[in-house]
Amino acid sequence: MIKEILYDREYFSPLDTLECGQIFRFRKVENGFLVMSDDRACVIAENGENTAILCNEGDEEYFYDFFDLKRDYSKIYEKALRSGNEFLEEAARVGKGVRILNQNKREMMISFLISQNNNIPRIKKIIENLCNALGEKRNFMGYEYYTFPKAVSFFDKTPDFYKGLGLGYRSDYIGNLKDIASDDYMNMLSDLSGEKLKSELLKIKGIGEKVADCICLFGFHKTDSFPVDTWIEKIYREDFKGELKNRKAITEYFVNLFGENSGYFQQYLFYYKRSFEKLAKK
DNA sequence: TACCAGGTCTGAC
DNA sequence: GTCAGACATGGT
Repeated sequence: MIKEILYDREYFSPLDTLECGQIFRFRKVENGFLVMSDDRACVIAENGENTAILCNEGDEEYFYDFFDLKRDYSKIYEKALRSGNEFLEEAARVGKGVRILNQNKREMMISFLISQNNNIPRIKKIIENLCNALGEKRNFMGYEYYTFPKAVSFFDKTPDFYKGLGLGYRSDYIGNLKDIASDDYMNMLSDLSGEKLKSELLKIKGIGEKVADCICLFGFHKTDSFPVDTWIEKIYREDFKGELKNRKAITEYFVNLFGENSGYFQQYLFYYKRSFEKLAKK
């Protein structure tokens, strides 16, 4: 039985929410997008004044939470518009339909470990390879997909296995992660405050400042996180006329500026800059 | 062809 | 503590 959730589209655009760089498992289908999370899938599409979520009966609550539908984004948007920074204001207008998803924690940890020094199309492909190899084959509304692998699926794999999937030098990091991405470990992380969570993540080989910020923001919804990658560094330099070189210092600069809204604003900025550059190349 | 991508680790200073 | 160089691989 397929269920439908309707939600006002003003602050929930399928395209903005999926293309802003926070999620790697989705694909265009007829009339909308197939979105995968952990072992589930749904289809989201624009439907008049609403965005419609189609999911299996029993998954309604999961996806209601996944798309962060309990939160009032008008307040976040209004704050961005009143920030006094023209670039952010324009970015917010363009990305008005962005929401920060509540994604599976293990999936985020592994996905962003793969993301380092890599581009989004290839990150998507590697994660798809990983799911095809270790996940379970499923079907939703006639669309075939693979679930994100369970922790136990990683336990007996060697770095060579991951190299075969295209992970390159990151294979050693995933190999190192196999014991600690267990359910117990992830539950332990869930109980930590933002600061302690980040310092715990930084103990893991392959996770540095930026990836830790991404996991905090996209896996644990710590919205006082502000990941700084090559794009954000470029925005900082070109659009905020900043002079700091050190990425950690740039993160601190933005968190001081935006506080609890750092993560939301970061997504507006990232999405806007990348869309702009894509258009410029065409 | 070279440079770049949602960076991090290592060893030298 | 800071910094250059290495690191796999495919997109553009």
